[in-house]
Amino acid sequence: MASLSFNINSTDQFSKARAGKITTDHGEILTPIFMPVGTAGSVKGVTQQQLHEDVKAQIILGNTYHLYLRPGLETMEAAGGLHKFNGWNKPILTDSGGYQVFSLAGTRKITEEGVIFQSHIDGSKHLFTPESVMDVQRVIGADLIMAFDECPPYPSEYAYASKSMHLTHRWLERCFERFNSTEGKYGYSQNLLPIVQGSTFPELRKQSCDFISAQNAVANAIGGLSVGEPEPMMYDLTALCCENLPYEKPRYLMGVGTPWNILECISLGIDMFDCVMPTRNGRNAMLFTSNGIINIDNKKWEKDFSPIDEGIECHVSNFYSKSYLRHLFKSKELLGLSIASIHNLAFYLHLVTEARKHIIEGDFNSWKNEMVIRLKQRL
RNA sequence: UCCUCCUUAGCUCAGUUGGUUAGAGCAUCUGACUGUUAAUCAGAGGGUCUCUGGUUCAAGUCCAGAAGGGGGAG
Repeated sequence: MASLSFNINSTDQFSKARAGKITTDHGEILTPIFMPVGTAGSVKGVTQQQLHEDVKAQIILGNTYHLYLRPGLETMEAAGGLHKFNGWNKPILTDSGGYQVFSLAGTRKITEEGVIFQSHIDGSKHLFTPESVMDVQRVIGADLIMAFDECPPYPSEYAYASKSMHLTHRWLERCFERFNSTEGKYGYSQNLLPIVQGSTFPELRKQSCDFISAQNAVANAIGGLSVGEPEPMMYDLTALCCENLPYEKPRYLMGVGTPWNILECISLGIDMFDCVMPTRNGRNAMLFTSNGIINIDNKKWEKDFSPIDEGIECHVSNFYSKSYLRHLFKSKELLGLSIASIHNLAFYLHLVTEARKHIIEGDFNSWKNEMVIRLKQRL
């Protein structure tokens, strides 16, 4: 039982990109990494075997709020934690429910103590506090757990953003206090990651980075971005956060993003990403491929019998044709959702693996600049 | 042969006592989606109202006939 460690293997000389390795009790993670989102304990439409063999995922996410509501802590604890429950034996990260403070804005109330949520399932009221969220994440048993934060919307007024950031900071101290006074339930170590906030205001972001850095956590996260702000603004704020967070600790940019977002942010010094985009957009007919973006619903693919994407090593992407996948979507066949999700995730993992390779080989930046243009193309 | 009912978008159908630019669902096409309340949401295109005449200021709507179809009788 050892806490998370991080080694930087190589850095890019023309950008802030780095290639590293995170070690956890459930195995190693090569960075930069993309982490598929499995909110309710399942990466929607994808089996664990497919995650291993086709997607080549190294770590997946779960969500505290969703798992707390269903199946609930009793079942989770009886199962022996999320790894045992869903059969994923590699690292897991759970988000704290902080994002639900943002996305469920209509059905929650924020106080100093915490957040009162109304369940989106049955309307019942629940109180989440920094302490309770630590306890819940102890029961779920993820290797990496997130601090309970408030993710303010875009745009936010300076006054609100500042108040919200300070609240998140006070909550963070309470998170660490509870985390440090409790232990993992299942015999391996858990690691708490603090989250930088501060909305779109550089001075707040800087303050938040300083506060978060002082916690001396094993890894640090950046939250509150990719909530609707323009891309250049997101890049500027990410760059600023990277500069003000410890060099020798993994940096996790929460909720990002498009393939080009990920490449750009790797070049700014980000090591970890997660996003629902490959799965959600995949289910909605959008495919990310090595040559650009495909809307598989479009008629132009009706008789295109070429593979979905030959540019990546993924059985599903190489085996099924665009024409067939379009047919599945048009027919509302469940297999289509699954194929699109697996392909998109495999593509995202391929992308970060390539990025790592190019960082090590020393030509990351020029490769990245070419790829960003190519990946945005609409096919 | 006779009686009766029907014919409106690609499909299934609304359409008031005749009254602006004939609507819906599905389908088609096109977007959106960034720590999942999302197999979701939004928009667009698409009509010689079966045809021919008539009545009327005005007909998808009323009248006559024709064509095609459903049902019934002989």
